[in-house]
Amino acid sequence: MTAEYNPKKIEESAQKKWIEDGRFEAKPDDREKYYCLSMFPYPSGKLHMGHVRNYTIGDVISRYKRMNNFNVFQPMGWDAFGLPAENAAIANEVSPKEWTNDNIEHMKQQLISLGLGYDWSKELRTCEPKYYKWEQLIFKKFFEKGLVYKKKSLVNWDPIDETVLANEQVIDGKGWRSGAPVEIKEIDQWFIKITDYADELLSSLNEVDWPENVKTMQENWIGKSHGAEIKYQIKDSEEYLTAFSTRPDTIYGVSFVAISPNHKIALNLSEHDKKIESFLKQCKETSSAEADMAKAEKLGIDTGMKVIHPLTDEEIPVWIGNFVLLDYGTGVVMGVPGHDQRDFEFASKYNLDIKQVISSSTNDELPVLTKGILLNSDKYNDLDSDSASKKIIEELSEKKLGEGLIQFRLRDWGVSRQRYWGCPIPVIYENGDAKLVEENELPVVLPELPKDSPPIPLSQNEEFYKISDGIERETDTFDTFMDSSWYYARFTSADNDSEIFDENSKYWLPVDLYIGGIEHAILHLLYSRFFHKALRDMGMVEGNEPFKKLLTQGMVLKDGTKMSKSKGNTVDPQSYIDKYGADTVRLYMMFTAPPEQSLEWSESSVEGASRFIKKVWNLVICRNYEDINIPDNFSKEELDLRRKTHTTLKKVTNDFETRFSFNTAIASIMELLNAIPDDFKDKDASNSKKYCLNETIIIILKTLNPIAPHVSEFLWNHFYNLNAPEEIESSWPKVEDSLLEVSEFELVIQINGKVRGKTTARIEDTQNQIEEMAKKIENVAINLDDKNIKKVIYIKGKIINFVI
RNA sequence: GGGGAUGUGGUGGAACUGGUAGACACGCUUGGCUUAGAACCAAGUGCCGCAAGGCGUGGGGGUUCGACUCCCUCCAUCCCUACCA
Repeated sequence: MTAEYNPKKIEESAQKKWIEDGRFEAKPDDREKYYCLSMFPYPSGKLHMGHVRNYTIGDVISRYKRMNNFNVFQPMGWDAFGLPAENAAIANEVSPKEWTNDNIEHMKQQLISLGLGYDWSKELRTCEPKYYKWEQLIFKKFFEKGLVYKKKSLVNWDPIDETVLANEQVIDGKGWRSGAPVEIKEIDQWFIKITDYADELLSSLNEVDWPENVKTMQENWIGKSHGAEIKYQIKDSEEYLTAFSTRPDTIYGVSFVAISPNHKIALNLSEHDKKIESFLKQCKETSSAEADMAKAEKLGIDTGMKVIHPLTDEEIPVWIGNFVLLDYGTGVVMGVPGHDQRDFEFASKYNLDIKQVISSSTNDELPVLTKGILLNSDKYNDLDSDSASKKIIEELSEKKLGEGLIQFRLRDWGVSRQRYWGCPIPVIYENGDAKLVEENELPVVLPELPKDSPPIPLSQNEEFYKISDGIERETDTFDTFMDSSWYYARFTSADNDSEIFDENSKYWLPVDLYIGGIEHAILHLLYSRFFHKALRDMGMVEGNEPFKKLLTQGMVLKDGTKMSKSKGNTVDPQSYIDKYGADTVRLYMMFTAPPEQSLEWSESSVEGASRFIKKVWNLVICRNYEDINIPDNFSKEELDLRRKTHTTLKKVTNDFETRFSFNTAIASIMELLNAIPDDFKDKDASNSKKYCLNETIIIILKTLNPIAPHVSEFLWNHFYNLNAPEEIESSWPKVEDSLLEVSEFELVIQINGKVRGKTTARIEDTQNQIEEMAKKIENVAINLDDKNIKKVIYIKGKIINFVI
């Protein structure tokens, strides 16, 4: 008589109990704390596979830590502002708020049905005034600290819809809705001086336990480079064009200077020159996204202007180049076609001089991109690049035509968005002067939309922005990266409406483990790190870094590409939860690939996960373990099972603890289950066999608990109620080291690195004994064939290799 | 264009520190159970070959007694590229 495994029933009752007991609600106590955070989702409607994977990883680790007596805090919330809500509002005629909140309610139920152990008492939603009130306060404090300023900056402008478009809304240079060619427009926007922290953002990467690739990506993004600012006097003028270069050693190779199409000189020239005017118009049609710009054909136009080379006094032509960014450096670059790929292509196209000023160690073909020895460089000839750079900077400094400079690739963070569904920027303009809204008047609440209205930007909502004559509110909203840059800290005091961070924050911060998609490796993580440092400097949080350890999980793919609606290759996790239960979906997710790697969705493997759970169910459900005594001694077969049980436990513990390698942990639990001999499962098996099986079942259920918590807890309570009072999640089992010792091993015998035989040997055998034994193996003897043995390599406990 | 990854059977993956390549699972084949099917159980399953044996971790080269692992080079795919989140 075996009861049928019914995941729906088991899971619903377990989830209900967990919530009733408040099992995952965390309070500071004297245990070691563990703040485990998974990146909160954008409430797009329903969970996708990436969420399921991310949150299962976090939950497995949280449950494992809880079993190891950590005080675990695992909260969840919603990154609730953003573009899709506005799109949905237009498409479905619901307000962004309604749409967002409906989605949250649905997705929250999905998270609960996955058995994720969140502390829902700390749930937060970024679109609620009680959250963004504090964000507005932080912005005010940033402003007071001098970290905020306004400047003109470029946006994609849709001339038909008269709106600013996000890069993803620009398709082949056209607005996605209107189809009109997008224009690049310059408007006044709010910026945050993240560059003030550039150096520290770089150096304190040493303090965190993050994957090396993420650290490298951040390093390269911040991009600290040593170089020089070099001033080129404009001919017949007192003015200069200042260019930054990391290669001042190539200064004798400069054959043109290129300025950005948005540089004020270019704009001035276009007023009197039709050709330049039409060129600038053409430039405005290229999307401002970096990837698009890089792919776009490099175009330029000669301004006819000349500048004076600071060392040779030669006249150099000034061009306008569509590849020069105004926002980066000075908006001016010096063109060295002999030693820069892009400049080389540009010069070849427009027949500009290409001079070699650095020797090449390998071949003479230009451009030579490596450093080397200078030539054609007057008195600097024969110096190496580095010392030449130094001396050239000295000369430029003396002439007051340049200076050595450290430059960052990182640019200040533009936080203004001209949209409705976002956090209002708390600024009031009095006759054009910007003033921050007083603290006691926060929050500036996002106005409700008029009934049946599409989401109109705040700039079209006079009721919102007009306070009185000459006094108006700011109508930009914040970039949603602002919302997600500090939520990790707010979780720790999410239920406190009188303080942004409180005593609990001190206890829980920093986040011990942060888990999320690799796609956030740069922007989100960099902004959050910046926020933490700025908040620290304002005395609001402690420590230098928000996230101690980082786990970046790979994408869930189908047919080799990211699941997406546009490709029509999405798989809805809900149907699998409904069909197989949450435990199976969790087990599948953890078994199919290691967390950092991308996971290829496979329908039939889900079936396999379900089968394994049923096997465990069938093993445990029909057992009756009354009256088992501790045996005095064990047979060899019994000891073998006990050894297998404890080596498995050791491996699983190691996989959880040091590698987050859940797929191999699960594989070894499966192996253990397969290793139980049939006669141990007999109803009338001996007491000692039952004892060993008992031990194995305990370890299987315990180690499975973080991954498949519902079924393991159910079976535990069923199986264990007679034997002990312990709750399954109360402790992680201990390895009995004495059971692990082995005296024999399988010796592999190689000849010239090829396997020619295997035999059983004892660990304590000497190399000589091993050699003699190996030579007697038939296939080894045939292959050795009296040949001269040049060398013998013996790796203890593993392998012996004869070199002939 | 720049930056970061990945590449192993029919499939997902394992091999953690340079030491038996393919654990575990899916699929498939055969057999058992069944009126039949599903489910379940047992055995087999990298490729070529009747076999002996040979080949084999994206391609090419190198270091080593020994390379999925280290080095060089090429190719393919994926992610990020500052207004998707």
